[in-house]
Amino acid sequence: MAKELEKNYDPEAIEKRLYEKWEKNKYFHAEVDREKKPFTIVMPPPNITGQLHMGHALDNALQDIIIRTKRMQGYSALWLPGTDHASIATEAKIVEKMREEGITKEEIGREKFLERAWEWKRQYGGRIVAQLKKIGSSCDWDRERFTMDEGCNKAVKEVFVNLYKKGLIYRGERIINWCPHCLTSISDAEVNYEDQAGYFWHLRYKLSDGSGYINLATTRPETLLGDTAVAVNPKDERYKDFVGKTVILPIVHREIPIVADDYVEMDFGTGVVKITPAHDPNDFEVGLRHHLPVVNVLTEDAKIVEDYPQYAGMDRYEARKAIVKDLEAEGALIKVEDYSHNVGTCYRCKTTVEPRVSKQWFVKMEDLAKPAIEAVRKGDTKFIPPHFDKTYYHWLENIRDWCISRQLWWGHRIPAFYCDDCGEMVVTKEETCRCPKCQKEMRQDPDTLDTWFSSALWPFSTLGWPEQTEELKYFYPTNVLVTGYDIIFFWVIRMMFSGLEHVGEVPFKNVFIHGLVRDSQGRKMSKSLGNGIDPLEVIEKYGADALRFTLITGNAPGNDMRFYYERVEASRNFANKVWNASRFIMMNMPEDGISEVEKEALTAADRWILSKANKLVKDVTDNIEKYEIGVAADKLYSFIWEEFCDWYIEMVKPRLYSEDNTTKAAALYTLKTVLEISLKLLHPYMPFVTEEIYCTLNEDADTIMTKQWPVYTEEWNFAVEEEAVEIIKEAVRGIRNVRAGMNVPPSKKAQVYVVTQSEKFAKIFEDSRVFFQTLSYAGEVLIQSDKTGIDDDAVSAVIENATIYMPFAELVEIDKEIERLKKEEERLKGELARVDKMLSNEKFIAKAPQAKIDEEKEKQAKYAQMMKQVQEQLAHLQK
RNA sequence: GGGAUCUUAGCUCAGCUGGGAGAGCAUCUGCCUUACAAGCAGAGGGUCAUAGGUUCGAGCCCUAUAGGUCCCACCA
Repeated sequence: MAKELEKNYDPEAIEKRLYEKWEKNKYFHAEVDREKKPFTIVMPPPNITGQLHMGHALDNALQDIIIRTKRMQGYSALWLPGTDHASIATEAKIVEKMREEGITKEEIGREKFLERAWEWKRQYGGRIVAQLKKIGSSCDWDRERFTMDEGCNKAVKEVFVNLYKKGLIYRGERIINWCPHCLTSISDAEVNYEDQAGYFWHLRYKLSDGSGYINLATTRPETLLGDTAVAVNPKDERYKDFVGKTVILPIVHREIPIVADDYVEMDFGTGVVKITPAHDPNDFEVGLRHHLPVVNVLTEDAKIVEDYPQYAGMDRYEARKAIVKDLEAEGALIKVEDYSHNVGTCYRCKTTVEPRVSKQWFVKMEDLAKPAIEAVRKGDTKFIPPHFDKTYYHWLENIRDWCISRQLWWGHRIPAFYCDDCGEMVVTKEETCRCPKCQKEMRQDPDTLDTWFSSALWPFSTLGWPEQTEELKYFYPTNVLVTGYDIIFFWVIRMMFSGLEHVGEVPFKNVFIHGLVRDSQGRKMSKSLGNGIDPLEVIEKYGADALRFTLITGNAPGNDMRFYYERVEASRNFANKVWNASRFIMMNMPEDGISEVEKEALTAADRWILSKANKLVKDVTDNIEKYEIGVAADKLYSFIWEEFCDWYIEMVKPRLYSEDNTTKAAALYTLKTVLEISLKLLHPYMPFVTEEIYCTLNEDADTIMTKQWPVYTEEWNFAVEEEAVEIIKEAVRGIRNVRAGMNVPPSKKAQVYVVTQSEKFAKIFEDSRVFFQTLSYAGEVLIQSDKTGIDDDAVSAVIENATIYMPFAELVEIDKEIERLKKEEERLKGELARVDKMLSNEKFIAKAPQAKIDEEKEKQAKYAQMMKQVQEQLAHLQK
């Protein structure tokens, strides 16, 4: 016994130590190396405000599996990590904290606020990084970036100025989505629509000329204060004579026109719409078409402005109540209906968004979107699974201009300067600016940019752009972006058009999309539900390897998955299985280690498992290459557990336990070889346990993570032995089956007679006698060509070309045995019927590929043969 | 309103370009067999949502229907 492992795998005991070793030795670091091919992943940067959740764990486990594989395959594999400043989320948190202290950001001013924000970043930005390390992420921490670091800021300015010069960034007064809680504009993508129960208030507006009324309905009566028209459809016969007239707006008693506009649906409501250009995006458009005034009635925090003294200072909902009451008093309210409608909410704080007219910066999207669509059409970038390209196209084809300015302090400040004297505006990368006209010091735009503006540049700003660095030339475009489907439109499309526009190449060749991690009941994990499972807790209890394995198995790419502890346990058990198999091998390792053996010295069993392992190498490598991460994991799981542990290790035991067995060296060599292949293939999935085992097994090895990835070789493809061992396995299964059916305990050994007329089969059993005997709980194995010496009432198991007999004299109940054989006969009959039907179908013979026909013919012969044996035995027993 | 996706064993899900239905968990029956009871050996359990179609052959491709989930959309 050379080395020993503990009986059970204890992840907690090794994970921290191993990660520190990896980091210290810089195994994660990637350099520009022209001798090697690059492989690059940039990590979707988690928010500095965030805590690690299951989504991060999944996302990073996938990236880590890919990058570890590529590293072992000899690529210069760069996984570039970083964090996102998350302007709106972070600023909200800081403001909230200050509120608790009783201070506002206005009180302390911009500079002091930013100091606090940076302090916050220093304090919490590291937390998520530490958590990412816990799951084993092998990122190049030397290259860690932050979306607001100096390099990113440089890239942001460069992009802003370039786009401005090209006319793709403009400033304008538009109706935008405004969050009255966060007090900033937000982009279309940042608005979530949800159905809310509300009311439909039916109102009556008097015509100014006293000739009658016009009825309309609204969900937002309070905006009536800002109505500047009433609209009908030009084709609507009912209102033909009304167009051009005016109505008196209730409450404010302002005279406003009735206009005709196609926007109005005739068959919805009364076919009349009140137009409030300042507070509804559609009304704004109508207003532009009809040159209507824009009357703003709400403050930034959604309270009624001072122009309306009776409502001034009320928030929009209070005002709604008050106005409805007043409308009723005035006789302008006809009726109220329940009504459910779609309301836009802020994706950060859930507050109902208020459309608001204001001066903002926009990116003109049309010209940018086209090449991004084209790149995916051409296949320069591929989605995995492919159907996500539809989401991508749909979004880009319907995209509107992107509002990028935010009324926040934490973020990249807009590089535009204004002259208070002459109104001149300059967009520049410089820190300060003098007015080119009047030489006066100019004032920088107080606003900052949408967080996603800097995230959009992430794949190249992190590699040094706008400088043409070696890194950029070597590592860009990146190979794959791993992310959830929920941010395709936030982020993926913006990186795509940014990469194409500024670097001239797609930012990534593949976009590997995964789903959401849900709770055991399929609900989204959320703070409000309190159903979130903390990945760190799972790691503490079961280990990072078990968590990783759980997250990437049992679901297909792009699909959501449910997380429950039974699955983590299964993964943990698998890690323990690997641990114990290794422990077994090490226990049997001679003092002087295990040495190479000649190929000729290998037995059938050795060749069988080596051949299987060789095929596994090919499969796993191919699957990972195609991003079939979970499929590869399943194959590893069943190979290691079933083929290697349950079969091969059991086969080999008698050879190890006998000191003078001449094939012991071959067994040991095979055990070690197969274990090492398994460990290497498993390492990307379970980095910790594989590292610990590998380094214990090979004392002089410093790590498994930089070892050469196994390669498939035709030389280790042993078809003959594979077939032979499969036959033995079938015989063993048959025997175990019979024994289990009769409740014979393993301790009760029986003689096993293998009766076969086939010399080939006789030899197969002869060659495998050693392990066939133990696996089939045989006291003795006799291989013969007839039934000489076998009890008449021995039970039997039929396989192709052989019948196996076990005399269990006192245990056998003839009736039961006959019943069992009849069942087997039935089964074979069924199989034969199926094959016969297929082969007697002329069309099948004419059209099916020859290989398929041959395959079926072989089966036919096999079943016929087995049927014959079963029937012989039945006839014998029934005699 | 548009789009995507799902419907397979009691539960949760795999099933790659069409060629005899799989896994994990759960259930049942035996086993403490000197790596592992976080284990070993076995068993039961499925009209692959429904109806058509294409094909020699369909869980897989096409069409329709039903139900679920998600995304997008300006109907006041």
